[in-house]
Amino acid sequence: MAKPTYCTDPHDSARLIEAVEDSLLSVENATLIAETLSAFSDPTRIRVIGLLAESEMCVGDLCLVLGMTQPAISHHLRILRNLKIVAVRKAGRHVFYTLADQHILDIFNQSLEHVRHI
Amino acid sequence: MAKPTYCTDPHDSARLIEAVEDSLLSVENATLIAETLSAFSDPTRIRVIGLLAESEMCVGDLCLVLGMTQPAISHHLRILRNLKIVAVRKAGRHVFYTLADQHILDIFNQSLEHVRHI
DNA sequence: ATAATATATAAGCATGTATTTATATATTAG
DNA sequence: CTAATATATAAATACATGCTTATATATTAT
Repeated sequence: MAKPTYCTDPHDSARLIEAVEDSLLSVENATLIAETLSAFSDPTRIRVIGLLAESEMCVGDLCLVLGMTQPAISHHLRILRNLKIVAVRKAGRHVFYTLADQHILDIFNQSLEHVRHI
Repeated sequence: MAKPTYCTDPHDSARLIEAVEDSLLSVENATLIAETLSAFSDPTRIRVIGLLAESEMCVGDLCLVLGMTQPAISHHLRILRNLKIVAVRKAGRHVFYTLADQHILDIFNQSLEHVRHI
């Protein structure tokens, strides 16, 4: 196949690579970040996060408020748990969820701000 | 189908709905936020955003630095364009991309901070 | 005008994801 | 212990997404 020629002079590609060295994330780190942020890429999870931003809630109440089936909500809660987006507290047969930390709340709030200014 | 019974006493469901009223995002708004944040849910786009966080870059250089085909990069750039995550500047036959605004940079940086503390 | 370069778009395929239906586990009530 | 409740998991399906190959558009050079 023919070698494509891009913007940068081929002879300077080494210089380009060096120039962006510091800002180029590894595939591994980029994947970690992308996976974490994928928590925010679904409307249902955004609504769950929005609710948990205000108060702790149990699974059943989330189902009730969001008008969705229990397995659907549990599915999303598992994703959020695995990504350390939410924290869990068991109380009897109820399981209560909250946001895991301040960073999550910050990302969520900044997203709200962003879409408000689109 | 049998009506499921959840955490909240069924007679209090109205009260629950009222209590979360302010923190419950509409499906429309949640979808808008989720779509915007989906920009950050792919490793390649995270790497592109990371690069653009430091400096403006043209398509060809992004391909070169990321070691990916031009259509693959253009595909992601279109997604980022549609979501107003990046801004475009044409110069001759080159097209240069930058981050659209400060919110994007903030969300990106906070994500970096978050994964650093996982 | 013609050729070459830079980027964008389209179609196709392969993989990932959200939801449903069904079932399992765990906890409390009687 | 048995039944009911609350949540979790599994399998299946429908839909979305990323990348490739092929092609189109736009800009510059000759």
